[in-house]
Amino acid sequence: MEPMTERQADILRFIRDEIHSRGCPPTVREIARRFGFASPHAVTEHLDTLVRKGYITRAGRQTSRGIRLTQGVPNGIPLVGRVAAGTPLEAIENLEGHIDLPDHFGSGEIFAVRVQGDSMRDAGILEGDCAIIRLQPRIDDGAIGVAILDGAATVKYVFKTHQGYRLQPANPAYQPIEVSPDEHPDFRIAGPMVGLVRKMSRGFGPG
Amino acid sequence: MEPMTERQADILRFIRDEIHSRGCPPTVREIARRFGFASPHAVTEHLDTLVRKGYITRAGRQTSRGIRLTQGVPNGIPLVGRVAAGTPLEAIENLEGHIDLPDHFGSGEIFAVRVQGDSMRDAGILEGDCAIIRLQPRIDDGAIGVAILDGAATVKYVFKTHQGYRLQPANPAYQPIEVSPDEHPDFRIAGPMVGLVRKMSRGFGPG
DNA sequence: GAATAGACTATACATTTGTACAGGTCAAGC
DNA sequence: GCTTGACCTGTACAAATGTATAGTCTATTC
Repeated sequence: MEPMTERQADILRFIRDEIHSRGCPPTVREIARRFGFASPHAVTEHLDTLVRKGYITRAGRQTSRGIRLTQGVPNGIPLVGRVAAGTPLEAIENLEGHIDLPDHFGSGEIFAVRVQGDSMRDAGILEGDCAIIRLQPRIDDGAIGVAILDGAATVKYVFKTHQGYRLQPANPAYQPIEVSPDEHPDFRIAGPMVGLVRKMSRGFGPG
Repeated sequence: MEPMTERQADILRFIRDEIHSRGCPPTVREIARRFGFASPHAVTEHLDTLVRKGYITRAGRQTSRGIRLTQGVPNGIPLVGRVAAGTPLEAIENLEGHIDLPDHFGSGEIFAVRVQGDSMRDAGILEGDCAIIRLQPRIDDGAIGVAILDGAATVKYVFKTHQGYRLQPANPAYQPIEVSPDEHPDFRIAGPMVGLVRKMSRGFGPG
């Protein structure tokens, strides 16, 4: 697909945000207001360009709020791959994409992590699952949560110890991990796991 | 909430459908066209009533496509509780509600079943999970699927046998179920399980 | 029998909205 | 210097849109 300019990307982003937050694409003049344009024609030109480049379509001539996104609406929450050590969670190293899951898992900042390995197998959390996380540092003792350890997001039972934390797997083949602030200065609790989404393909045969 | 009349329910349903299919609520005149009204005012009255009864809100005076649903949009797929024996799946006995999951799990008719019991524990399918099913009679041998047995939907590994089917749990505490068409005339394959959605609350401590 | 509420027609009007025409600026490329 | 494309202003206009007023018909309720 033909690349956008920075300005065009801004406008596309605004349209996308409006669709998510208001449930309806904005009007031409709403876009103009947002960007401080004195004339709606500036928007029309950008929309024409975005149509030509294939990012949006229009639903008929003179149809109000007729902007439609061509690509699947990343309606949902960011799907995080790896988390850069020592950085706030916004600075995510590789964002795998988006997972489409509108407000099912309560309010607050929600994101998803793809589960690697089978260390939480006995808690019904399998490799490839998307763990849904609410971004919040507090977590109930013994609840399943996501912690950032050495730049990787790990799903474990999280227990508070007098030293720091114990990350307990749900698979006897794995050992619990004791975490102390001294040894792991980058360690952080991302938040409790509030849900799980699994997308199955073939090959899920009995063990 | 104050009950609707049949007509009002029709209109609310149309608004909901439009939001789902077009991603945007209809205009007053689009509703009038759909119901064959000669005057847009007929719609305005119905909308006023729906606002008064609390089913919708309006986004400002003179805002095009400003109808907003107050209740969470049942955007997704039906969540089936119990399935009546010997009936097509549309005739579901108790429909628990809707699960909000836009087209993640491929095309086709999709529905969800709440998992009861822990017979599929070792496949990472726990009690209370929502199993996402694609409605289709064919299923790969040994794949996880949902079968209708004695009016209840059960999630199991499904194997074809020369007699009929074997429903294999993923928990050694349970015995496989042999199904023959003679003994279980109502037996049906609903379809393969294509996904899973879990919504967690507190109390998911280690086993 | 009068009153009320739901449902709808007919017409009208101001606002909103998409679009068009005629320009202007500014940086990049030839 | 000239052209091109991205970007924006200013004005205008017709179509679309939400809303209002006035009235009709019907069934139900008091």
